[in-house]
Amino acid sequence: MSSASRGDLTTRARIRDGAVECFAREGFSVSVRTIAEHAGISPGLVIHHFGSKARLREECDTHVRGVITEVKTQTFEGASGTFMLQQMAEIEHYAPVLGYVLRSLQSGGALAAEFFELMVEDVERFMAVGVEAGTVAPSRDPAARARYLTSSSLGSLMLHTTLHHPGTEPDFGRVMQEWIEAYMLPALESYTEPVLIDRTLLDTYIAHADGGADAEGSAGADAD
Amino acid sequence: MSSASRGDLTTRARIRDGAVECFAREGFSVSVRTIAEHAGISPGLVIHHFGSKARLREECDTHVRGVITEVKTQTFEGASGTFMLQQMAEIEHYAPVLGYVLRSLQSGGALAAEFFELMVEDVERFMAVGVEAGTVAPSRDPAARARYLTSSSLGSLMLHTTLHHPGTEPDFGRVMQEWIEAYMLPALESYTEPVLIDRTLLDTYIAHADGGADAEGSAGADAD
DNA sequence: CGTGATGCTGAACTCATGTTCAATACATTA
DNA sequence: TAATGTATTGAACATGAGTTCAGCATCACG
Repeated sequence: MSSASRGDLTTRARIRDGAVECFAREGFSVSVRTIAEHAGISPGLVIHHFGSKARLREECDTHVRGVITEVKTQTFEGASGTFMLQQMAEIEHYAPVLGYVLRSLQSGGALAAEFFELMVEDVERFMAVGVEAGTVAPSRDPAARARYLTSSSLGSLMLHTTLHHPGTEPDFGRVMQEWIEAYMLPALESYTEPVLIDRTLLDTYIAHADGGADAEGSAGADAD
Repeated sequence: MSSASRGDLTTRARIRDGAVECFAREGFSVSVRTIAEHAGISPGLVIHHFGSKARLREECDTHVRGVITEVKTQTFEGASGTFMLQQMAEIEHYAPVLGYVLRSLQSGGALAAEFFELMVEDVERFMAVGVEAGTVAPSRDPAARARYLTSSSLGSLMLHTTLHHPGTEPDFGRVMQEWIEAYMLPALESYTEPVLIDRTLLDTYIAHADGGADAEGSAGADAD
């Protein structure tokens, strides 16, 4: 917050911040009038400053993008993505940004894809550290595993949000809390003690994939 | 016309089926005019038959609900939910229904919650069979594990859909194919060979949960 | 044949939305 | 002080949405 100078806290920025909040709370179909009312101004002024609702949306995207990278650099570099999410949810100030990202993830779009890739990178790095330390098992395809883990947890969080808090603004801190409470134990259990005792499925798939699939897998990491 | 000329294949049903298709392809914000055009009729007739767009939507929900239960009873009872999804995606005829369910899952609502619960039940039963057969490890909380597995895979599928096929109609067969190709290996690997070698996380969480699970969950906000 | 009921249309109505625009208030400066 | 440019408003416009309605067509039934 302190990094953004007071020169940025102009009306434009106030509208932008309010818009991020509205988008997070009511989704991207929120009306310009609602955004204007939330900022205590007239609808016309929103257009006067941003040209159109679409451009306002773009500006919100870039602003959220900036906040994310800022938080990422502030946070200890080795922290996992989910930890980052948790931390952000706990700090009330970041709730609109987190909500905005969640909405983006639901709607698709450039920001969503970027955010996903960012998290994948984080997870992959985090897992690599774990492998190095001996606490995490190496994978046949670390990149694919990172994507899988990211997609699973993020998708599960999204699903939990839409199913249990439809429509209006969800308290994302509470959503995260509920989500953790519901899934932390089975997740840890599944990741610690193998769910599948029988190796047949895995071996069969590997054999099948070796036969007629791409040989793109970077098997260079840890051939154990 | 084919079989049910007087039975179900009336104009009402034709509109309903077309609406399911439109909802699946363009989302629930698709216009009544589009639905009417898709059925080759006038917009007014849609309202004449269903009263309002909301009631048409409800009727689509119940119809999809019916198709799902029908497929579920037809399919071998022990089949897993994901297998059911795969099977449905492969049969072109069910593509609109699957798309409709996906859209519901993205938007939230009653049908989405019901469908999720249905899949959870299936997964739990399927896992129980596996445990009985000795191919699946037992869980401390089978119900929670079933919810977790369902939420992860379904959420991941949703996320993959929104990220890689935004907006217009995705070919759900292809989406499933891509999704399987991207995540099957790491998923099987993670479920067969434990990701976490170190048991500390699991044991710590269990101890922590046993101690103060009922008291507001994690107290991480204050003590860090 | 006539009568009514139902299926169906096309235009019009209502409403919310994004956007435009002329007019006004304000602030800065010559 | 006068001027000029920016911030801001309130009303109006255009559009697309869901819905209504009066009327035409079609068909069963007496």
